[in-house]
Amino acid sequence: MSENYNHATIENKWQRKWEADKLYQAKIDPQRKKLYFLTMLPYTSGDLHFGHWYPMAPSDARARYLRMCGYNVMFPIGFDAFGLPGENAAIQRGIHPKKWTYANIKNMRRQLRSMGAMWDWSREAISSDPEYYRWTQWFFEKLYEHGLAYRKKAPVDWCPQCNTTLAREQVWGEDRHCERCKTPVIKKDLEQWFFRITNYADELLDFSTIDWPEKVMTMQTNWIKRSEGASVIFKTEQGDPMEVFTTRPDTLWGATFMVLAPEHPLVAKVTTTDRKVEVEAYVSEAVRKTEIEREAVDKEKTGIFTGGYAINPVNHERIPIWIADYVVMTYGTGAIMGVPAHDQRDFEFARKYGLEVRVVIQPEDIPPLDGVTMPNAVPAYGTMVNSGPLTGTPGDQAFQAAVKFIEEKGIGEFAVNYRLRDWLISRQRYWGAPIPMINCEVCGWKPVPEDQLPVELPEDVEWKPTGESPLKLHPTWKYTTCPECGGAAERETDTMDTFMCSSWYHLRYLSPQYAEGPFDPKEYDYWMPVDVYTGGVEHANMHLIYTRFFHKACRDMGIVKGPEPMLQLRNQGVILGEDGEKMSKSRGNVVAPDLLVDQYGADALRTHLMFAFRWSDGGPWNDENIQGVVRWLNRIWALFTDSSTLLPSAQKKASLGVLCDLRRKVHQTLKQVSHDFENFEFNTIISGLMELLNEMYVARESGAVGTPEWQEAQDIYLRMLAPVAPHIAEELWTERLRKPYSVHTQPWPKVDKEAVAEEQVTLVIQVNGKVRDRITVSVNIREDEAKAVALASETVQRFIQGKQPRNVVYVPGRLVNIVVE
RNA sequence: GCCGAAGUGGCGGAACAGGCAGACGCGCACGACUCAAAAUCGUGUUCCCUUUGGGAGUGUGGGUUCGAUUCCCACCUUCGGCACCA
Repeated sequence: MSENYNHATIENKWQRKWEADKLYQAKIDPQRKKLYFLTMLPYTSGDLHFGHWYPMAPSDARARYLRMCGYNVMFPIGFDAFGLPGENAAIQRGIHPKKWTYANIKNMRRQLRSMGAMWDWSREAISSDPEYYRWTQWFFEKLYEHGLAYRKKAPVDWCPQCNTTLAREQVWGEDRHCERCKTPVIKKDLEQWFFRITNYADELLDFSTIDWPEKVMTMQTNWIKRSEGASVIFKTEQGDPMEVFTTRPDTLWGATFMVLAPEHPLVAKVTTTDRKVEVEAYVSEAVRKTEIEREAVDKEKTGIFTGGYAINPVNHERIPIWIADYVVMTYGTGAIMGVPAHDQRDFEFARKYGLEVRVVIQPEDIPPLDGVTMPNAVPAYGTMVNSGPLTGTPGDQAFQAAVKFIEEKGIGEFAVNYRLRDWLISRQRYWGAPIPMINCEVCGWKPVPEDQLPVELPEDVEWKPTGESPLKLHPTWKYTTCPECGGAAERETDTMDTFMCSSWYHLRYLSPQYAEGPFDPKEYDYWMPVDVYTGGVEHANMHLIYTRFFHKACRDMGIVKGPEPMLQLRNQGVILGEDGEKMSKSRGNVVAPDLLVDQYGADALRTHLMFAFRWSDGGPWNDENIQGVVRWLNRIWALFTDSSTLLPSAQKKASLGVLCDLRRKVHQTLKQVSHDFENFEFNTIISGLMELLNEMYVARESGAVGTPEWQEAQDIYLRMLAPVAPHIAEELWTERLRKPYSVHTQPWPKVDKEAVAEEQVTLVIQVNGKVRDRITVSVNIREDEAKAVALASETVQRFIQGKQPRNVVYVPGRLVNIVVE
């Protein structure tokens, strides 16, 4: 008789033993091939739910699989602990952010450990520890020394709810809301610290050395958005240069007006006295609009004439300068040339305000264009017309010819423009790594000397958000002396964007206790780069772009090596609440991990997460479906612990055929499971193991127990089970089958190709493509034999009705298709 | 508007590379065990036609092919990203 499977006892027991035996500690071993398997580190919000297991449990299974395949696998874990969400949660509860964060870490550690993953906890790193952010600050200073960090006054995005500036990447959606709190952002003119990520725009577009999902590469490419064109200098009538960027230099002769963004510095200067009042009214209205009525998506173009004129440098024509809010200051130069005949936005604007529409491009395949009557702009390339010396240039040469022309005349040049902006990292909040800079009235901004790092975050601070940096309000903290002249000076009171901390955490995992640098070079040389990286796709344009930039910048500074930090990336989907919505406390659809672990056990939850969804898709949580894997694990337990399965069956002797079928199924499953692990197809790993178990039950009934084939089946089954359900596999392996501890250090079994091969196959017999019969034949059947067998089938004869087959298609091992009529 | 991904039973999802659609599981129905229930085990479960046996069927409409969930074209829907980007 079999006893019951008690997940609580077993899981607890093995987790302790593995921990005590340091089974998962990763050590440098030059003899073995290393594999750095990284999962995006969890954020220490208090909002823990079961969705957090979803990226991790299948990743752990795959890391375990690779370890059994012979790799020396490092699978580290840590916590992203600084930042707005933690601070906001702390404020809500009236608890100090530090206290709140570290209490969360303690709880999360316990919860994560209950998963039974092979994390090497000795490598744990926490980004809010002074020993960690000491190096975050050190990296900032390196970037500063190399001119990659700079301070600039600029209009920046400000979240009025979070009371801080945000990076462009953290502003989402049509209404431009804060990525965290969803509040629409406003613009503020502030002096802030930036990283020169735009220096790396071109290199960030190169994905040739990494295996990343198409989706992420597309998102990053679109985010960076490189466009080729020309920079052309127009001049105002007063002689001020007015640079524009255009992707269509071939349409320069069609420019009939200029448009400046309302915030453009030349607006005041070009505006004539009689237009001043109206223009100022328009500008302040535009500013008001961008700040308050963000959601009013009024695509109707508005604008106003400044009274000023510019000179088109290609034909010296005098054209009016307008301002309009469809031109934005944050892209290009904030000024454009209006070519209404060939740009739809300019067209709409020109028609609305009665500006000339002049055709300068005539595509070959359409009737001659007429600026007065055309209903829309025609943006296609075509022969240049009305374009002075370039008239007649064919469409495929127009771009180059126009660039050559402006370069020769010295009025412009070929130019590349990017949508990517420099990374704004200043945050006017408390819970972050202080920016290690000192401002001296005499010497200017100076980095804190390296031996004084870290610049520690004081704990006695009024950390409630006021819009001012909390560190500024501290009575003494900011006062210091200048590292250069020794005179009185003040510290930077802003803290760093937490994405700075997470840009290099994979390096701290290498040697979290190392004090001579951010990481131990010995560890770096062995483990880096990260071989496999798993996590959510929502970071495509934030963390994943920052960390690539960070790596490339550090490479240029001689700190790290190689072109990329993470070679292979795979994204999981999202686990939703039972209502199909994103899990959140406010919706009340959060599934708590602790309760589930108590009820079902870690093995059941791990396997359920692998089985119930396509990993890359995710989906809504469902309390009922989990019964499937619970029953499966119970059936495994029953089969492996039932004493009658341990002894050769007295009554029945299995036939050779049964044993051969069993071996075949075992090795076919092994082949499939290995393939699926390689490809992150976790759901079919579980279904394959379920099928094999069903097959083993059948074999047991047929008397297979006790045979070498049965023992092999049991052995391979537990090895395959080990990565997905590590506890039950260990218990059955070590305690029941009495095999050498631990199943997790066993090698992955080898597929016996001969055992996999079928001797007989079922040929599908089709008539005109429809299945009419199935016939079991030997694998080695010849084509003419197979066709003869098919034609001999009674069912087939009935459908053919005596007609001569026009064609007989034979696909070896699969089917015969008889085509009649 | 632009770019990308995806549409398969009541549900989650299988189908390697154009060859048996619906593996595996949930749910449901019936049966066994039980005084009974739960658990467990067994059988069935795409839809339609009264059945033996047929017919239809992978978002919709076309196409290529002996054969299409799979390839091509057009369209619809859903989701994600970007968006007055010059």
